[in-house]
Amino acid sequence: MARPRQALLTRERIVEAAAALIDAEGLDACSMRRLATELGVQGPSLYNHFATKAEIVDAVAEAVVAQVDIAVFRGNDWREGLRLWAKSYHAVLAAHPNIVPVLATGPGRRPAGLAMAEAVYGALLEAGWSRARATHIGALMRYLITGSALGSFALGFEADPELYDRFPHLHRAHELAAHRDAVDEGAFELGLDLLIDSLSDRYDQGVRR
Amino acid sequence: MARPRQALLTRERIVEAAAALIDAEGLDACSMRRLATELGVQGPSLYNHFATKAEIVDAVAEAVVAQVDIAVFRGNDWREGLRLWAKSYHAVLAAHPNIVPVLATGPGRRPAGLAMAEAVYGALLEAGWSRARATHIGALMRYLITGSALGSFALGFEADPELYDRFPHLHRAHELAAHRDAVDEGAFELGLDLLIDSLSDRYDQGVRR
DNA sequence: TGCTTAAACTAGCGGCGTAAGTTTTTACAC
DNA sequence: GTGTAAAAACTTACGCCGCTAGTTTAAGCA
Repeated sequence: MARPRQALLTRERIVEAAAALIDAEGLDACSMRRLATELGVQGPSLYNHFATKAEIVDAVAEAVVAQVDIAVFRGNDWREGLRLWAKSYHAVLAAHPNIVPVLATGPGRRPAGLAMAEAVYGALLEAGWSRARATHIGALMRYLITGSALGSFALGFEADPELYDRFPHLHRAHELAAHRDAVDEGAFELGLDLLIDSLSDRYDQGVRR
Repeated sequence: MARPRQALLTRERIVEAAAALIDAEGLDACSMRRLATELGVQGPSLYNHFATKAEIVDAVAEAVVAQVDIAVFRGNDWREGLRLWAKSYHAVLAAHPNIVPVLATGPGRRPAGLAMAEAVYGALLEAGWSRARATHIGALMRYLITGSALGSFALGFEADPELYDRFPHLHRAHELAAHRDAVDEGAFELGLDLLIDSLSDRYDQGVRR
């Protein structure tokens, strides 16, 4: 087959397929050859539409971030805006956990990521926070949101119950595997409450930098 | 060369070399062949000492986590223990940033990781926090520490200043690249203060679950 | 002394990202 | 209309990767 009458691939179709593959089978499963197979095409054909694999994965991350609701900053107090944004972000990541490692290592330089940073940063500046603090608060929220989405805490407590005999407090902790989602969910909720409440206190006391 | 009179490799030497290689050139540079070369040996020889590459990387992560000071929980108030532990953990990760992605996706099942979890969890339980809350607080601290260590916030703001014209608040934010370490440092410090202060408030009010 | 095991080796498999060059089709300029 | 350039698929192949299998030789022990 040479060039077909109707193009088999578009950037959109590639990103959609990559997102579906990553969601279904994880980042590792998303190789160029495998992705191409999924699209009924040979591996290198993808390079007619993207320069590198990283660009494809970036585009998937971008599409995920674009789903986060940043309109919540308009018409809401900064506290409420921050809370609603965080919950939306959290929900989006929960729906696409396999892409989280990509997001956790940087917001990327792409429109949706920048638009989100802009929205958060702008809302905090408008509320009266200093540039430095606005930056810190934004970063902090990211740590909380991506951290809990990585499912990091309980991930390790799955096997080898014997090992826990040496760690009395953790003795029952291996049960965590059963509700690790609940742990990350609880930690996220607690973190959100603690951070926003204490920021709110500082703000009300006039400490905004 | 067959079996040498004096063994060329030990698990210790391999882990040391892997840690050095990861510190110096990053995770990607640490391939089995490259690591073997670094040790003056052929690639597959490593499999006489480790079953998989993942085991080697795990061992490096383990060695890093083992450097965190968990003795701070003994003889200190839970607040102070938590703060000192977090700072120690933070400092260790800052010294070995390239291994952080491995740590961020799970504490692992290895002794140092478990010992650390045990120390944090135990200290919080002893202070009177409920099992659930102790778990949440531990997870939360991890999000903050690993998140700031991933250098995630400012990582993307490096190139293409023109792009920022569309995002007024971020217009000057591309300067962030210059002090991104300072951003992550500031966010970490702020997060630590906010979390511990607000937990302390709740604790003093008798809200411990 | 002989046997088992340990620790190096070489060779090679299948997979990876990607580069290079080929073929055919489409789209457009003259 | 026709010629040309670009686009979009293809095939082939390079140099990595993690890892397996089988070989060789030395070490350690009965």
